[in-house]
Amino acid sequence: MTRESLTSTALERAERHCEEQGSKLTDKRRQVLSGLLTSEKALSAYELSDFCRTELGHNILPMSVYRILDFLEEQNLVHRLNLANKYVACSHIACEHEHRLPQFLICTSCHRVEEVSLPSSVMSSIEGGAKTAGYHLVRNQLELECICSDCPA
Amino acid sequence: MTRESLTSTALERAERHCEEQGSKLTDKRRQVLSGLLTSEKALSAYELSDFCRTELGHNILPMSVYRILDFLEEQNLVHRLNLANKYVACSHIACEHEHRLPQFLICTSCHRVEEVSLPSSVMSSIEGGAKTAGYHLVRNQLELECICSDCPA
DNA sequence: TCTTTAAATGTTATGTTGTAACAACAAAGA
DNA sequence: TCTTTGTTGTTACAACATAACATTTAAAGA
Repeated sequence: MTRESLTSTALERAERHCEEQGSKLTDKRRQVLSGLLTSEKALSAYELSDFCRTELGHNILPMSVYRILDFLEEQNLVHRLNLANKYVACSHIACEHEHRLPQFLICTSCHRVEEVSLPSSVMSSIEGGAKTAGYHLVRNQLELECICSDCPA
Repeated sequence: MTRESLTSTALERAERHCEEQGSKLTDKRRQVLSGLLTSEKALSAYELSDFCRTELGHNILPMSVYRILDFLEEQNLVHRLNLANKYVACSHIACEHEHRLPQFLICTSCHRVEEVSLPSSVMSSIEGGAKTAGYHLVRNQLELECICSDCPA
């Protein structure tokens, strides 16, 4: 399956998903999501604005990109990586996979991102540690600084 | 033990630590570290610059604060929290505790931070997951968005 | 002690990330 | 058609961070 067809499958899926939620995947939103799907790595809002313009010919100013990313994040179509201040398309848009505690492996060199799922035992252990210290987790997302196999150590 | 004496103990400890490393805890560096120890919560470089000036009477411009924080981080005397873009004093400066995989519980409301240690089994499990995906962890630090017991949910 | 060198800090400018506030436009329903 | 609501455009600015170079201080060697 080519990357292009994966992307268009994901876009169709995203469109249906939005409709089910009673919201719309407008042209601009589709363009932003498509940019993130095409880029194959995490991008900042500004980088994504550039990418859409130079690679896809869509002119979307950063302010709009932010708003659209907020929307897409609410729809669980993209994830914001706080560690890197960048965004990635959810790797499960195009599959039936249930949404669970995502663990993001972020290559600090090339910004490639892998989204994997944690064993629930790990997360409950982390959650337990927090509870003991009097804290309550508000976001079950783990972000880890890594080097990927393509990048030199 | 009062907060003041804890802070001064930590500063003495930090000074000795730096000497052992062949570097020096200069006046400015001591002032920045002291600010972070006194503040009791995570501060950005700019906030710390303000805090040092208004609370401690030390005028240290943000640019210098950044450089000094870099130094203090190298010495493991402070930690940078990427999730919040803020810095905290290491909670183990003044004790004999060994440095292990720290897990930072960050209250997104009041920025209080608790530094706890993960069971090594949890970390090795996370590390294993990364390895399977072809990634290598470069920073064994977990940062978690929380609400602390003092803040309303 | 004097000189040289390296380290630390000061200073100015600028880059990057993110938000606030309001205007313009478009789609949907009464 | 008119109104309402949601989306996008536009401008301005706030917060976080670094680059580049000047100045000062400390240390080390002659």
